[in-house]
Amino acid sequence: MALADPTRRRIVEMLGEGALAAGEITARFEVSAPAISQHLKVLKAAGLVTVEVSGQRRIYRLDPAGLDAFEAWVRQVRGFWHASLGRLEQELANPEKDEGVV
Amino acid sequence: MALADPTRRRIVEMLGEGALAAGEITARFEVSAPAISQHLKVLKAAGLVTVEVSGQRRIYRLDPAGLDAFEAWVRQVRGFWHASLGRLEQELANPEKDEGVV
DNA sequence: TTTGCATTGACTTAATTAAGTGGATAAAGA
DNA sequence: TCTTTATCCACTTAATTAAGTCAATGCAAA
Repeated sequence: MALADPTRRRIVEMLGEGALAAGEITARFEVSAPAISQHLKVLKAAGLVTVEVSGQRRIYRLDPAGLDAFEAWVRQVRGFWHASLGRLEQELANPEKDEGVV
Repeated sequence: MALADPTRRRIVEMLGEGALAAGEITARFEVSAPAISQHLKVLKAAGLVTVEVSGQRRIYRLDPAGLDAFEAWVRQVRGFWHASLGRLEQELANPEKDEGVV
């Protein structure tokens, strides 16, 4: 699950504030550049983010469609209309049948 | 010309002592890893070195055939049997018709 | 129960590709 | 003769791919 990892959730939160280049995301963490690159790959494969190539840079943005799908999943699983990453944390700590979601 | 650059000539000299991984070559210079990678690419395209992939490493070695061709070129240009990199330096400082060689 | 083994996932290191910069050189026109 | 313009070429930064480590998890056999 793309959002099962706390680092990836933090990336999604960051992108919620606005688009960022891969290097800007890396700078906000203490792990290596390849580690972030790999997380971004997972998020992209899950349809949660998009990339725009801008010269040497790769600009990452949240993908509204992917977030919609994610929100729908949260509604289904929890019965809430407004998902918070805090509650999601609880959910993910006790995974039942989350297969194939986002 | 692959051997026109002093960095590349130093790489060839180093490999004369024995095979080295790309990273070991990089460590012996003060330029970035991509810069060395690019030099190695030129040397490989010129047939002067070979690469062996060994797990995560790329082992670079002199290619005897390429060196033979180079030696033949030096003989032709200078009329000497034993080329020295020092004399080559002189030659390359005043290039006349070195096209297509090595 | 427990032991052993295969799988998964986040991470690192090694190396490269891609894109852009800056300096030197050469050719061409005023 | 200048000057300008174009082209190389070595280099850097940005980002990635590939390969391997390590710890946690799951699970089947003893």
